[in-house]
Amino acid sequence: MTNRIGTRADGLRSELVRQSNLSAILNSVHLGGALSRSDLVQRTGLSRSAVGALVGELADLNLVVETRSASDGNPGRPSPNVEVLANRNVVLAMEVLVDSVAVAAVGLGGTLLLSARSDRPRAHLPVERTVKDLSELARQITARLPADCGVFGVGVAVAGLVRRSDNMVLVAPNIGWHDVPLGDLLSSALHLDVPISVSNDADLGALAESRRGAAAGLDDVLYVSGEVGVGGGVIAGGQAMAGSGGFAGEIGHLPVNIDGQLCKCGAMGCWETEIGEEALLRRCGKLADGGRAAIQDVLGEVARGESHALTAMNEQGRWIGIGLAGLINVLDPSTVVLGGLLERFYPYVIESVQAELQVRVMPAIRESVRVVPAALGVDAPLLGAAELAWEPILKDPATANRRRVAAHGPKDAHMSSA
Amino acid sequence: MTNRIGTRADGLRSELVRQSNLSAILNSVHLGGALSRSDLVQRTGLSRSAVGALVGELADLNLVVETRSASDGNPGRPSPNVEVLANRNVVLAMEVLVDSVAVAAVGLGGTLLLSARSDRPRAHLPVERTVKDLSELARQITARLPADCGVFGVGVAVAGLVRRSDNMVLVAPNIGWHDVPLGDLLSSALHLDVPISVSNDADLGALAESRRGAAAGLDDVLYVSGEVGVGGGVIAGGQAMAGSGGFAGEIGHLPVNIDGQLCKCGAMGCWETEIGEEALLRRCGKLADGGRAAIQDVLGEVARGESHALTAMNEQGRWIGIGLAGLINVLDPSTVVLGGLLERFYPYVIESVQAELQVRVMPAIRESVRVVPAALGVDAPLLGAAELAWEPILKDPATANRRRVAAHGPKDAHMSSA
DNA sequence: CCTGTTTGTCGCAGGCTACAACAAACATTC
DNA sequence: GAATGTTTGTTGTAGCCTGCGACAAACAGG
Repeated sequence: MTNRIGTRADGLRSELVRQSNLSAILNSVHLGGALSRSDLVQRTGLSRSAVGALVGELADLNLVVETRSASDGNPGRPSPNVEVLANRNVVLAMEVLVDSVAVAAVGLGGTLLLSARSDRPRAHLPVERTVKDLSELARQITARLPADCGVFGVGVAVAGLVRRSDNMVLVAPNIGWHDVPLGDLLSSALHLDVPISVSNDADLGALAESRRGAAAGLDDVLYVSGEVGVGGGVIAGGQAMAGSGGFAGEIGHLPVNIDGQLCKCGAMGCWETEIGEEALLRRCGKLADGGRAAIQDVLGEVARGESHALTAMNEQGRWIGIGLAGLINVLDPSTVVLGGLLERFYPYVIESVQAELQVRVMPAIRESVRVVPAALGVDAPLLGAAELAWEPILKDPATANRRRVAAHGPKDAHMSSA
Repeated sequence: MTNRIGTRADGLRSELVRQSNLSAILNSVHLGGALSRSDLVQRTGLSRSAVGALVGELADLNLVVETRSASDGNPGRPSPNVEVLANRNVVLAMEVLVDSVAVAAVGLGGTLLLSARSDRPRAHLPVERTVKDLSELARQITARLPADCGVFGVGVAVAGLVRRSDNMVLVAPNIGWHDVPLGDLLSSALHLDVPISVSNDADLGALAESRRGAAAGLDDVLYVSGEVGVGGGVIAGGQAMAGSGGFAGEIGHLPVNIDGQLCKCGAMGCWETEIGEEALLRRCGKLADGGRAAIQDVLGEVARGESHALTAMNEQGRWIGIGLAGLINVLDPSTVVLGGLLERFYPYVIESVQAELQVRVMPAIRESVRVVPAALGVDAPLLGAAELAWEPILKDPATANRRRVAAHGPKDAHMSSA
């Protein structure tokens, strides 16, 4: 995967230089929006001639266009803007949550073009049902895409433990899945000849927030997603931390209170049992399985400043802080992004969270870490799934034409190529 | 640093291809020992002609030699072995522990050529004293190096929080340091015109164990060093995890028992207060500040199977397991390496550690993780410090001649070059 | 309309590796 | 012990990629 030292130190060829430079430029416009060619020269350190040739190749691949920039008042020949062709290049992003599924078409550049969500009961439904729902939503979405639009891949965010190598959902306790080959099932159902990548929703939320959200451009980020369960994603040194099996980031099962509640995982006092949805509702005197309606109630009570709710928030914040302190000491992130429920309750808990961090985080680390609410809201996992699906193209843009398939499926005629 | 996406996507030039390939080959022989040229062709995927030219350049730089291999019984023209010139290329590795300091000369390839250790009281001594001790040991070591031996750098392992950017030891509680510019002080004292890199001892132990020790060649490793304090190092995806400030891996301050003992860091119930040296001694009925002698006593009691000691070991193991479970859930390492005291007591605690992991680690992760004792013993931080010092050469071998200085200091004549 | 500035384009040169052909050094076999 | 087959180092050529310099194009300002 990475350029491992020792075991298999892959040699570089000069073709790889071009691939890498194409990738650098496409990445820049994918993440940084419209940039002028001279901006690209500065960013990459490449020569004007090289950038010109590379941008030309990306334009030939129909990935970007060059547009005349409005004269900005500076002297000199104006440099054309290089923009991604978001409307002609999309990936499908999917999300499987406990109580809803969603599908979106995300354009190159990260713009969410179309999306559809479908609520469903919290009962443990069979996978086949989920796959059917996702396929139906995907059909609706692709039908509305323009005819000259190409699809490059599918990314799926699931609230569960996913083995990336074969897109297996090993366990998704809150959905009720166990060893589900979600990737293969979707592949059969979708009739789209593009790669499918399945990953953990918190990992993808972390990816999205670190690229386009509250931690945009930062290299060391911890994303904590508090939903029914508590998940997390780690960006370390600019790279998503995967772990040996792709399971890294299961921060919900950090032991923080060994005399505490029994967790669904079988252990006692996992962080999730103290800061998850059920714990929150219990602290506020609600039924633990009250679901979204109960959460709305609590939000109202807190907003009205009802004292029992505020007390519960302090206790909630304290436990958030305890777990967070440990994670910060271990990971030393520059930014911690709180997503999901934790984002919605952020204003009411942040004070007690910070108080706990003040005591428990090592001084040197404490000074440099920020704790912020998520910026992308419910879209974070979808946008992260899209980033995942874009990865092969961003890494090797020259293969774009081989990887592109028509949005309306193979039954239509072949794409009208450039 | 890394090839960051977006903000500054550095362009590659073709010279970088050669640098990278030189690096790949030098890394291979540095980590893999003597390899034949045809082995290198296979490993790197480069052509025979390219490997020949690259090895030739490394030989011209006096970094490696080609030796005739003993005929191995295979038909065909024999391929010469490529070996590092360990005796002519060294770095100095230094270690500052609570009760001793050490200096070693480590050859390219990781062979510990010479070393010297000097015990010292556990009292909080001033930095100047430590720097003086290290310089004296370094003088002794370099004096014994061969005349044609070049020194490339100095790596220092310190049991404390280190800011890598300026080699400042921000805090080393067990040594009694606070904001100490150790790198600069050593630089002045050593009279060696080579770069000095200071880092955390546990991080360096992790580096060493993941390259040459119990986790050799593995990409996702957690190293736990239990000494007076408890430190840790994380290798994620083959890269040492640094964190935003270089402080990642402070696993000793994971909150595991919020009703527990007060920690030196000011918080309550840090992991260190449950599994550190003091906790171990306390559990065994010894004085918490008994030091190494008391530890020896305990080891004896445990080896003789005294029941109170075995009970203490079970409790110790339980707490080790609790903290480890959380870290494994977060990091998903393929291997956990227990070093320092944890290695010495490994046989007596591993059973209760495993029992705790069985309950607290998520099933999918549990199946793939191994917990093993360290293989490099007390040398791990020194070898890691050497790896750190080698990094610039390994990354860009062509600069070797510029970076090499004579071992006997600038007062001697210039090195007799090749 | 002219000048200064910034930027795209084109041709040439420099670096690097792959490929093919040849030579060298081994084991095997008769 | 000579011939054969196999593996590997070496050499020269070709292809790919980027940097550099010169020139042209497109802007603002006076």
